[in-house]
Amino acid sequence: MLELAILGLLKEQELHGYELKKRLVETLGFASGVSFGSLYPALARLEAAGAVKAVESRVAPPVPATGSLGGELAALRARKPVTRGSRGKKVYGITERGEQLFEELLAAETQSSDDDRVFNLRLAFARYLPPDARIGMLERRRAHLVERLIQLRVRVQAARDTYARSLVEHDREAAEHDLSWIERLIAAERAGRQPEPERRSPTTGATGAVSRIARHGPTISGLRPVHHPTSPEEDD
Amino acid sequence: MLELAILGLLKEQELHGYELKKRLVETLGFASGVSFGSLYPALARLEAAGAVKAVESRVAPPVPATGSLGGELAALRARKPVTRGSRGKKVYGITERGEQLFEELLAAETQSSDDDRVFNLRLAFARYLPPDARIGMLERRRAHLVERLIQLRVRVQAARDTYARSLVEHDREAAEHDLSWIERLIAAERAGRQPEPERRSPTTGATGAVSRIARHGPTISGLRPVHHPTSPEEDD
DNA sequence: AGCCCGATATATCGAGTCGATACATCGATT
DNA sequence: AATCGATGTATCGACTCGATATATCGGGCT
Repeated sequence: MLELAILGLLKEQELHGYELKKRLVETLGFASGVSFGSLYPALARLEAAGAVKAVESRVAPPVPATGSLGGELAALRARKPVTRGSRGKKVYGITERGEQLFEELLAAETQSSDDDRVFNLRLAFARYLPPDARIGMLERRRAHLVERLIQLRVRVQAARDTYARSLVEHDREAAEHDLSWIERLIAAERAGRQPEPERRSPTTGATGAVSRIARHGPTISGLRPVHHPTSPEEDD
Repeated sequence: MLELAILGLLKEQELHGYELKKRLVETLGFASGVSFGSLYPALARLEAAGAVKAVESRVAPPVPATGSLGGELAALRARKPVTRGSRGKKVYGITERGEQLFEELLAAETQSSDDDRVFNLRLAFARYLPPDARIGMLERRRAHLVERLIQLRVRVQAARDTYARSLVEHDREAAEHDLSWIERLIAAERAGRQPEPERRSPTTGATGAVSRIARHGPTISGLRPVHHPTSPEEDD
């Protein structure tokens, strides 16, 4: 899951850990943005597997200005061992093996606990999938949502407490919304192409022509952002 | 988080681990229902802390059939859907200390990663909170959602890929839905009482009179069910 | 009768994640 | 020049997950 996200981001551009973390929050929708305690070990695993490699970034060689005076001092300070502390960002790039691993992870049909997060992540990288795989993924998601909706319906009946009922009903509504969204995506995929810029359906929440199963759609999203007002800084 | 859920369930009824797990999925909305690898250690921690204690529930009392009127034949034919294998179950009950701990956990103002799940959990137990604490909780949630919506707005702008954009816009819509829901809960709480049985707003998704901030609400739910068609069995 | 199967039930293990923290450097403000 | 906050890499302890081990019960099968 984290591996897939990392590889997907590195596919587009070489990045170092800190920047990677920011992108996980900003461009993918990682809630509360993955901790360093997960990210760095994950990068280490990927590196050990040969999926990514550290591209010597040689942070701003010996000072941009005056190649002489300032540079010498800077060089002295900067030669610290790369093992601990010391600056010198480790910029990672994806390898041939990494591209391969990405394909595998993207196409896999997991059914883990955080299904929602994984689905959203895959959808974010859907452009790398062949059209039929895309539809397969969406259909599986749809089936999952239908299943979930059925369970939510049961829970709505069972809820005795006022708050619990309100909560479950809200979840059910969110689920219906999710399902109709997925069905719109599937329809768009089967038809020509482009899912259309998300227009409100003409009537209301009825999903219109999609299928009456849309009347019961469970689930929610899974990926969501958290604050983090970082400026899109250039590295170095 | 798990502790809060366990204590909340044990407050209502004594339960053993296996049953507890089922309830976490069925009555609280625990997605993919907490693994035993989390549940049993959590119970052990709570027991060590004196918050719960095992109530020895000796093996099933001898013969359920004879005790009741004309039940012998009926019991034989009826496959006994109740009274399942009563092995050496450890039935847990909440203690005085546990009630205390429950109050603390419920009232705490965390800000962890899985904010959504924790909020939903707390809301499910909102009946145990005094009215003002309830409103405080809802207001904090609202603030959180507003913040998130702002971030989602930014992300919608930044999304270049078709799929990514569709995903973010869907998240934004779900967030708006969430926010208007919370605002309805707050309004209901401030007014007399009872949040009203979740009626569709008159127009569409406009949220109506709540507040124009509702036009941007991020997030999703967090708690959701997974299948699991278990029968509501009685214990011993 | 015997025997295996699936549900019930408790428990542990390895791997992965989180939140906190340590350590270090850079760029601003003061 | 000194402090402060952002940037940056890395590790630690506590916790969770998914898989697995173990055991008992109720029934179905031949």
